[in-house]
Amino acid sequence: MAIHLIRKLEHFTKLSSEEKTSLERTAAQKVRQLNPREDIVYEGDRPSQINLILEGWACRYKVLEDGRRQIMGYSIPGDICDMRMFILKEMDHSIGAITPVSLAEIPKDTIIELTDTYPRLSRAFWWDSLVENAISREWIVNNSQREATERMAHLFCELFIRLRMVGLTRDHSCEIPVTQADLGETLGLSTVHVNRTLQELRASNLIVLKGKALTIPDLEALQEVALFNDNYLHLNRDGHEMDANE
Amino acid sequence: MAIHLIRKLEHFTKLSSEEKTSLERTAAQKVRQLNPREDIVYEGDRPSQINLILEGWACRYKVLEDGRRQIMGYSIPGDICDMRMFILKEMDHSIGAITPVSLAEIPKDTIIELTDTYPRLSRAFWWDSLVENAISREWIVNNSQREATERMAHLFCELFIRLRMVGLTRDHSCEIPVTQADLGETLGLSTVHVNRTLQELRASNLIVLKGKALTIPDLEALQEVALFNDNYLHLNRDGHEMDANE
DNA sequence: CGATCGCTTGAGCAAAATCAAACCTCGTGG
DNA sequence: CCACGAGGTTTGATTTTGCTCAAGCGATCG
Repeated sequence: MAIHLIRKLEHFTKLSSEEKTSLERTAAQKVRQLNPREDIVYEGDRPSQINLILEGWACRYKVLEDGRRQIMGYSIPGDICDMRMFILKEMDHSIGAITPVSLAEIPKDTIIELTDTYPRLSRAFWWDSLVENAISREWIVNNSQREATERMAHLFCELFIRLRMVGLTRDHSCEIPVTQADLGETLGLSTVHVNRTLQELRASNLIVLKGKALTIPDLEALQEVALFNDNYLHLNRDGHEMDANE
Repeated sequence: MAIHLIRKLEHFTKLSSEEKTSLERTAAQKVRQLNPREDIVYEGDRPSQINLILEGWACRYKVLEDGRRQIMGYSIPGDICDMRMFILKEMDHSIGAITPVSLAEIPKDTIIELTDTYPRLSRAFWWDSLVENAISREWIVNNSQREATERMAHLFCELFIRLRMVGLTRDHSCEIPVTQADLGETLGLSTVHVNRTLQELRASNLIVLKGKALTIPDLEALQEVALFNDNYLHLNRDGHEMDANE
C-alpha cells in the first residue's frame, strides 16, 4: 500500500527491492481511516508520529481569527505529513481530510531506523520535502501574480502531474475530489468566481470537468495559458546517480 | 560576522562556544560582495556551495514568461540560501541582492563536516529551514486571504520580528530597504496601490515610514489589524532540551 | 419527501489595476 | 554650482477584476 510513495520517490532515485519492501511493511503496520472533513492534525498539536497518506485526499489549511480559511497545500496518496515533527514542537496549521482517507501512522523511531538503515531512503525523503517546499513557493506566485483563469489552470496542471507521478491518472483524466468552495479557499477566490472561471476554462475546451472527473484534453495548451513551468516539481531524477541497480 | 546566524539559531537552542567559533570561522573563510540588483543565484543554476547572508538584504523571486515578477521571500543577515543544493540539481528560482550584500560562501563539504561534528548545529539548521518553509506557507495565506492593508501590516510584523531575532532593530524601529515596487511584487499589489495602502497605515498611526526607516509605535496594534499570529515563526526555543550548558 | 449540499445565475458594488502625469531627491557630469 | 537624468514616490481619473448578496436549481440521502 506504500505503492504511491514508492512511485513518487522513484522520480528521484530508483529504490532497491529491499527498500521497497521495508517501506511496504512500515506502511502496513498501523492504518487509520478518516472521514471527509475530519482533521488529521490540528494547529497547536504536538504530533508524535508521521502520517503517510495511503488513499484519499487531505489538505493543509489555516483559519484566520475571523473565519477566513486558506488551503496551503493538498496531500494526495504517497504524501507524508509530516517530517517536521522531528524538530518543531507545535503544528502551525491543521491538516484535514477532504475525501475518506486511509493513513499509515508511522512512529518517529521507525522512521529513524529506516533512514539510518537506508541512506538512499533518507535522501529520497529529503527530496520529497524539498519539492513540497518548492510547491509552496510556487503557490505564492500563483495566488499573487496570476489572474483567476491562469491560476485555476495552473493548479490543475500541477495536480494532474502530481497524480500522474503516483499513478493516479488514466490517459488525460484524473479525479479532483474537491468542491468549488475548496477551490476558492485554495486559490484565494470567491466560490462564485471559481464557478465562473471554471465555465470559462470549459468554454475554451481547456478542461472537461464533470463532477469530480477532470479531463485535460491538451495538457500543453493548459500549461500555456497557465504560464506553467514544471521545473519546481524536480521531476528529472536528481538522485539518479545513487540509483539501486536492480 | 556570523553573529546574526548565531542569534537566530539560539532562538532554537543554545550553542556551545565551540560551535559558535566554528560558525564564525566558517563564515569568515570566503566572503563575497554584491551590488544591489545583482543576482546571487539564477534560476537554472546548479549551485555548489551554500551562501550565508552576512550583511544586507536579498530576495528569492520568480519571473513569469510575460515579465510579471514575484518575490517569494526575503533573506536578511543570518539567512542561509540554500541547503537544498545537497539534493536538488537545479534552482527553480533566483535569489537577488536588494541592498549591497556581503555573503559567506561555504563549500558543501565544510557544511557536512560542521554538521557531522556538531549534531546540535545540524538540528538548528534543520529548524531554520523548517521555519523558512512555514514562512512560505504563511505568505500563501497572506497574499490570498488578507486584503491590502492587512497584508502589508502582516509583512511588516513578520519582518520586524525576524529582524529583532537577529538584533537588527532598535526599540520600535528597523530598516526596510525595499522600494514600493518591491513591496508590490511581494504582496501581489500594484505599486500605486502599495503607495495608497502605506498612506492608510500611516494615517492610522500604525507605522511611521520615512525613507527606509520603519517605526512601529505599537506592534500589538499592528498585529491586530494584520490578524498576525506568530506561531509560524516557532520562537519558543523548541530545541531547549538540547541547549549547551555554558 | 423534505433537507442539505453543491452548483449556477444575475445584479450591483468594492477593491485594486491601469494609465498618465507630476514631483521629489540625489548623484553625476558639465 | 547648477542642470540633468534616473529612480522612486505621489496623485487623479478611469477601468477591470473579482466580491457580495440573493435566489434558484439539482442532485443525493436519510
